[in-house]
This record gives sequence, C-alpha cells and structure tokens, in this order.
Amino acid sequence: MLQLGELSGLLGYSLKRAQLKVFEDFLRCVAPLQLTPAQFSVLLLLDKNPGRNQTEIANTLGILRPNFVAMLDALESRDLCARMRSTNDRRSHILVLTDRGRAVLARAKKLVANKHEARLIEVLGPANHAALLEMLAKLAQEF
Amino acid sequence: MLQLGELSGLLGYSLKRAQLKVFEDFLRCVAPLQLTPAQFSVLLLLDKNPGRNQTEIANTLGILRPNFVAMLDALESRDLCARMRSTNDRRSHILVLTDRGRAVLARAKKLVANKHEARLIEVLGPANHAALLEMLAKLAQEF
DNA sequence: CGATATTTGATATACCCGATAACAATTATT
DNA sequence: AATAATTGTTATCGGGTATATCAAATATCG
Repeated sequence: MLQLGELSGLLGYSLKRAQLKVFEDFLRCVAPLQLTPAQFSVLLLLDKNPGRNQTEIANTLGILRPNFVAMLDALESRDLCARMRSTNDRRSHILVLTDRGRAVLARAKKLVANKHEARLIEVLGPANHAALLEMLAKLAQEF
Repeated sequence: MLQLGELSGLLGYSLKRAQLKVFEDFLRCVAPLQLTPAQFSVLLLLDKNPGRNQTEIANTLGILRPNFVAMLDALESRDLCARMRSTNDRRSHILVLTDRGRAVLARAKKLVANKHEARLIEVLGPANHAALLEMLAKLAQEF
C-alpha cells in the first residue's frame, strides 16, 4: 500500500471518492428500475414542479439545455414523461410525468429510501448523516 | 425558483454538487500553476512514494492504466516528472519528480492550504471541516 | 530448460458528460 | 414593423472513464 500523504486531508479528494461510491450504490439499489441519479432527479423535479418547461428544469439541475434534450428523449421513449406544447408560449415544452413515470418514481423513491439512504444512515449514524447533509448543502450553496 | 423536494435530502445529490463547487475553487486557487486536482494528486503521491511504477500510482488514485499514460505524458512534457526504466524489472517505469516538479508541488501545496482549504475551513468552521473530512473518508472506504 | 501464463506500459477505441456555436420558430421589445 | 431575445434543437468538441488488444519483459510450472 502507498502513502496518501496530504491527500487524505484534501477535502476535494475525499469528496470525489465518496461521491463515486455513493453514486455506485445508488445505481445498484435502483438497478431494477434502470434509473441513473440524474434521471431520478429529473423525475423528482417534474413531479414536484408541474407545468415547467425544459429550460427551467434543466437550469435547476445544472444541466445545459442542449444536453437536456437527449436526456428527455430517453425518458420520453420509455414513456416516463412527455413534452406538451404550451398554449401560452408555443416555443416551450411543458414537461409532465406520465402515469408510468409516476409509478416508476414511486418505486424508485422506496428503493432509494429503504436501500440506498438506509445504508448511508447505517454507516454514518443518523446524527452524522444529517450533519453531513447540512454541510454539503452549505458547500453547494455558499461556496 | 423551483421546489427541490426530496432532492435536498438526497445525499448523493448534495455530494455531487458540493464536489463540483470544491473542484471549481481548487482550479481557481491553483490556476497560476495550471494544475488540475488529478494532476496535483499525482505529484503528491510521487513525492510521498518514490520508486513506484505507473500501475501502482494509477491504482491508488483509482485511475485506469491506459488513461494514466496520457496524464503522465502531459506532466512529463512539462518537466514535472520523469519515467525511468527500472533496473529490476525492465517492463516498468519508475516515476520520479523532477526538481521543477518538486518546486511546483511546493508552490501548489501552499496555494491549496492558504487559499483553497483555508476558504473551506472558513465557510464550514474548523470543527465541522474536520468532521466532514472524517465522514467522507469513511464513506470512501467502508461504503 | 522450455513452454505457457502473467504483468507492464501503451495504443486504439467507445461511451458518457459537459460546453459552445449555430439555427428555426416563436415571442418580446422598441 | 423591425429588431432583439428566448426556446428547443442539432452538431460538434473536449475530458473522463471503460474495454480490448499488443509487444516486451518477467514469472510460473511442467
């Protein structure tokens, strides 16, 4: 084994490695539904924010509009969501979850909560898990 | 603004966004030296582990050997490190920091400590920063 | 010893993400 | 009415990551 040296004290380094592990576990837990973290986040956002268009959804997720097109194509081809032409502004597409999209999202939420997040809480402890979440949110916002 | 919903409670989501922010700040702070986080980690590891070959360094950083070749080419072309044929095993390349590599690493360490990590500690508070580091390391290892 | 398997660095290649430029259609501005 | 801005889209580029394969060198084992 090698000496990590100052690397173990580098927050960015541990952050990246932890992120990879967590995403890996997410994929494992949600594998039955074939959803990536990004796809899951889109479905969640569509559910909580009906009537929004592609630009709005993409922006809040930090996805660039051009890159969001193919992502939506994939979800729409699986009948998880649909683009509807807006009557107010005929440029934009209102995004809606399909019935199937809502069903898949509901199952995904359960898998995430019962398998993925549950394991995280088990490893970290509930208090640490909450503290970690708070610090990460702080970094994501204020930093 | 949109409703994030359960997204704010998803550890992986905050983890990813925090990681992007932290790497962004790292790049800003080390910009004078033109070093990416990955390049910095390689230099650090070479310094702390002299006499190792490409496979060993790449493995500990989670970099695949094929992808490590171009990375080393870039560092070597800037005269930051060098490949030396091993006398024991003429297949492998012993990696060494050049004098210039050591000098750049020293300057990089200062920038990282005084600008990058200092800002992190300032935002989080020293105690939280340490706790965060510990939890991330735990996730990176045990998870 | 000699044949076979393994390891090391390297090349080629492919895929996924993220970023930019440009475009047609539509709407906003002036 | 003319011009500017917005929306979704396409094309394209670069970076990071993954696999298969190769020649050279070494290790293993009959």
